[in-house]
Amino acid sequence: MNKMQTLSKNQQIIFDLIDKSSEPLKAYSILFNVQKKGIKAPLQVYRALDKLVELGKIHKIESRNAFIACQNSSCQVSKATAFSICEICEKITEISSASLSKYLRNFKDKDGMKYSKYNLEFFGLCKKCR
Amino acid sequence: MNKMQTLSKNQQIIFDLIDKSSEPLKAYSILFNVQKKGIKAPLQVYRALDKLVELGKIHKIESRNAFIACQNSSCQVSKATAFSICEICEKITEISSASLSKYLRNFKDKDGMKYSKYNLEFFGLCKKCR
DNA sequence: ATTTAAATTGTTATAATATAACACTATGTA
DNA sequence: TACATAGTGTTATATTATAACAATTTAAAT
Repeated sequence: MNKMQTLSKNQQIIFDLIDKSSEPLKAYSILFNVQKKGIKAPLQVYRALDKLVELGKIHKIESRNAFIACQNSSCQVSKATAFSICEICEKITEISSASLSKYLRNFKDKDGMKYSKYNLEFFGLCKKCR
Repeated sequence: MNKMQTLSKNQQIIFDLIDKSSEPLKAYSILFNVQKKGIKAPLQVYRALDKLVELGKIHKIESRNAFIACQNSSCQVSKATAFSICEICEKITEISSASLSKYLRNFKDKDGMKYSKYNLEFFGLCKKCR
């Protein structure tokens, strides 16, 4: 269904780094890690990040200014995201819950308005840290 | 019930500014606006902001790096927030929905974990901008 | 194949957001 | 009074992000 999107060189380098990372990465940490691949300036990183977010390949964890690869194999263009964040170890997990996304998609505010785009960040302690 | 919290001088100055503002304010905009009151350095602003957030008097809109006074008169210490954000005019409104907060408080992730703390930001177009 | 538009890249400089470290002062309470 | 805690003031610096401009690559359409 979804058209295959070919990533550009920088986009691919940066996506690969984020995708293989076990934790969300920050922009300047990404920059540091891809300098050996010829990406030298912050803007090169931010441009790739912007595009990857737009494509739904990665998500930005707003409260942490960090980026994580999309865990929903199906979501090429995801504008409706939910995460759990451990306040001790900073482990971050994308939540894929059909009922949650259904509830939020159908939620109406007091003006009767619905929203197809949202970002939800839950905070607590992960299994290990409890 | 809730113990009255007396704000310090800087906290009160900064809270008053945010509270009377019709839109979320950014830290350096706040700094600029309180310089005539003797608050000269970013750190003075950020310290007051941190405390006000901790007290639930204001909330941070993470996707905008901006601060808004709490609209829920009752919520002295609110760690469970929801906002709607207009992507055109940037109008931001705090959502107070008992059913939404109930749903999210009771939401269990796939490990069965519940979260009393969360931040939800809905994006769309406000009435005027539609 | 050649043209053209759109996307991407490279680069320098700078803007905007946020915290570290240290010294000092005020406030509440034992 | 003295003690602990919270708040203040200050300088410096760290971190996150974008502006502006020129060049190159890519895709697609003649």
